[in-house]
Order: sequence, then structure tokens, then C-alpha cells
Amino acid sequence: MEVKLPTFNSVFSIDCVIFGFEAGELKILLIERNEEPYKDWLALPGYIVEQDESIDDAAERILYELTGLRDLHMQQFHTFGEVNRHPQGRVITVAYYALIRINGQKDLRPVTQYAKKAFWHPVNELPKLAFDHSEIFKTGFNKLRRRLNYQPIAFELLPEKFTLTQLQSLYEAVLNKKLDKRNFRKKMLSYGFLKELDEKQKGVSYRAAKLYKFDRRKYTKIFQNELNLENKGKVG
Amino acid sequence: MEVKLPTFNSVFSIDCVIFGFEAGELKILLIERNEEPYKDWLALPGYIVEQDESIDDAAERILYELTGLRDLHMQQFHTFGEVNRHPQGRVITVAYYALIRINGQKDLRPVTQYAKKAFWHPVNELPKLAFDHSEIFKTGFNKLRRRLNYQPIAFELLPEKFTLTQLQSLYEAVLNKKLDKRNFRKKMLSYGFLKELDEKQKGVSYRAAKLYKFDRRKYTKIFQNELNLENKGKVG
DNA sequence: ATATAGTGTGTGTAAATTACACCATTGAAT
DNA sequence: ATTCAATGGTGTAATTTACACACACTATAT
Repeated sequence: MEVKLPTFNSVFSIDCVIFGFEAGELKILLIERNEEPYKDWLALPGYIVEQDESIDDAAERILYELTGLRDLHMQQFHTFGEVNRHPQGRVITVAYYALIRINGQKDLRPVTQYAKKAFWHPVNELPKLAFDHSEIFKTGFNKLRRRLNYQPIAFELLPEKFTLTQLQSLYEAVLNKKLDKRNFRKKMLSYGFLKELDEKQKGVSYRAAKLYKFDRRKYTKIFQNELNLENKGKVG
Repeated sequence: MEVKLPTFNSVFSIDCVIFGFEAGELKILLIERNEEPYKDWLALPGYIVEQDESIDDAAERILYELTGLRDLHMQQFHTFGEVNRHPQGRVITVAYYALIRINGQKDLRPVTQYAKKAFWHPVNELPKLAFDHSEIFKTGFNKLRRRLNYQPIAFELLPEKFTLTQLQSLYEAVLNKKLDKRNFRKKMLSYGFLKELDEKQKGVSYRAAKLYKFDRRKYTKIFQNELNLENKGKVG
């Protein structure tokens, strides 16, 4: 059945690439669309920017409306402006990404009818996505990789208390390569912004590892005068 | 005298931060505006995107119309979408940057009446710019700095034949810090994509340095299989 | 209760990279 | 001819990175 669609001109939209980390796997948030075009397809959460909101505000609103997630720290990473990227007309989209702890989150519940549901999907073996969203995801993943090297973003994906092995496996999942355990530990600990706790891991059937947490105050104290973390912030 | 201006909604524009290198100094391209708002102010070259052109195409066209420069390899780096960044209405602008050899270029000649003239200005001690262009410049400069570390962009700023000292002083100008001469040479040469020429510098009143050129074929050959140049591509 | 297999924790050393300081060469000025 | 100013060009010590194995803990089988 062919559906007749309206066309429109000069529209800004936002698309979101939201990363989470769960069970040693890196995942992103997808929605199932409930609207033409690409009805029933999987897609990144995304929608149109209003006249009276900044694009940053729009990104937060849209993510909330499509997935129920709020208060993420989202950052734009690229703008996609091919003429025919949207079948209904000229839509330029600004892509944002954010990181989140999956465990701490409740259900994902779209609050508009534009999405049927929202769910996490491993970044490996993603299905085809609506529009040019596969390309948007790929670009976002590359940016994430780069940023991991100079910003303390990993801690936004992990639970508050984590082991060094968990931290390392996150780095490995994002960078898609094995890292050296000794050096990773040495380097991470040498920064001084990881706080060693008295607790140990529980419920594991092997030697329990020490738990750590990220001390943001120390982090900003250490790096407040440094413009450039290229040497200090790099792991791997 | 107050000028009455039209207002408009939902407009995309492009702004360009074009870097050049001349006499050991890093410079950017500015225009003097010939149109309200901000008539007579200095600004980045920028204008509105048409309906039927991709933003990448628009960037090239707009730069050409305002400065006469063509065929630069421009890359977007950030999109600015505050509601009130433009006094006449909602304008979201995608900022692009590019690099160019100043020497090789002829006169700068705007081909529309929107700019009175276009000229190079050192990045140090920039005057106040129209709109939020000072912020756009600053963001672009930071991106340039980062990209210098993992892409061979320096060679786009230098003449075809250059000395290692020139290359180093460009890195120093962009990164705004002194680098170690020995390591810089060792590292640059170790990559293997610099071709040593039989020629030497001419017209200098001191010991003439060897000339080199960038061998892009070797570069792509060397790095074709590497996703990630973090270790190899880093200088400094 | 004891032995054993399995898995993750946690550490030392050699190789490679980076930081640093000096002498050499040339042309211009006197 | 001598000195000065400017840049070219190289060796060594300090730091960072790469790499492999012994030990601790748990679960399971006997």
C-alpha cells in the first residue's frame, strides 16, 4: 500500500546516539518507528526542532519524548545535510550522543505516539536502520572512540562502584582492541582520580576484585589548569 | 540611524573558518560585511544554504562567493543553534573549516555584494567579530589543534616543498607550544611519507635546509589499514 | 573433607619512545 | 678577517609502553 505523505522544506531535526554498557557489551538505544516514512523500521531516536528552542534543548526534549530518558548530558557530534536524506523534503539533522548507565535505568517508555517502543541493542550486529541512521551511528561511534581518549566519559557508562577489570573491558569494547592489563591499571591509578574503596565485588565465583569509584572533584582539581589532556588523558 | 530589517524563520547558514599559514604565522580569512545586520563589521565568511544543495556543497559555494576561493577541502566541525544567535530570526549555522596555502593564492575577491572585501588576519589578536563568530572561530581553532594530531593536514598549509623547520614551526603555531626539534624530525621522518628532495632552500642568509615534500600516495599506503592513527599520527 | 579445574587478580623487566642541550655551518655586518 | 646571529643537525638520560606468569578464590566432583 502506498501512503501519500506531505512534503516540507527547511526543517531541522535531531537524532540521538545513546550509548550504554551492560554485561560487558556496548549498546545503543533504538526505537521502533510508528510513523511514515519508515514506519515499523528501527531507527535512532530523533525528531524535529521547534522554533523557540535551542538545538541543545531540543535534543533533550526529543530524547525524552521518544524514550522516556531524561537529564543525560548530550553533545552534538555531526550535522547531516544531504539534500535527499529524508524522503519527505529537506531535513537537516544534528546528531547528538550521550552515555548512560543502563542498570540504573527503569523501563524505556516513549511518551509520544511516534515510537512504538525503545530498547537497547548491542552495537555489534546492528540491523539496517531508517533514513541514513546507520551512517549517523557509525560516525557517532567513531567520535565516542576519540573522545574516550581525552575525557573521563567512561565513568558515565559504568555503575558507581566498579572494578578495574570492568573499566578496562569498557575501554576495550569502545576501542575494539585489547589493552594491556598492567599498564592500564598503572596508568588509571596514576591519575589519582580513582578512589579505592574498602569493599570488594560480591557474588562472583572467583577471587573478588576491589571496587573503585570515580572522584570527579579530584579529577577537575587535577585537570583544571590543563587545556589539553592529550598526554595525561590517554589510555591504551 | 535605525535600519528596519526583515525577519525570517528556520534558516540554515554556513560559516567558514579558513586557516592559512604565512611568514611563520597562522591566519584566518575574514570579510568586511556590506549588509545589515552588522554592516561594516568583520566576520567569518558565511551565508545562507539553498534548498537544493547539500550543506557541503553550500559551504563551497558560499566561500567562493564571499572570497573568490575555490576547491578547498572543507570539513564541518560544529553546528551553532542558539535561538537568538542571529538578530533577524532563527538561523542555525553549520561551521566549516579548511586549510590553504596562502602563498599560492591570488587576490581575494568577493563575487557578491555581501562582502566589501576579504583578507587574511593573524589568529592572535583577532578583533571582535559579528554575530557569535568569535566563538565559532575559537571552537574551530580547537578542532584544528586536535585534528593536527591524527591527520596529515599540515601539508595543506605549507608550500609543496618545505623544510622540516617550517613544518615544525607550523605545528608549533597551531599547537601553541614549542616542540623538541630532534624528536620532531625523528618522528616525522620515521613515518616514511616525507620525500627528501635533492634541492635545498634558496635565498636565505644562513645555512640552507633540505627541502621535503609530502608523499600522499605513501601516506595512504601506510595508513590504509589503520582505523586509528592515535599512536602513529601523533606529533608533539 | 579434600582435590582439582577454572577464572580473574595482581605484579616486574626489557624494549621503545620522548625530553633535553650542545656543537656545526653559513651569511651578514663590521 | 673576525664576530655575530640564525638555523641545521645529532647523543644520552628519563619516561612510557609492551609483555607473561604466579597466586588467590570459588565451585564442583569425588
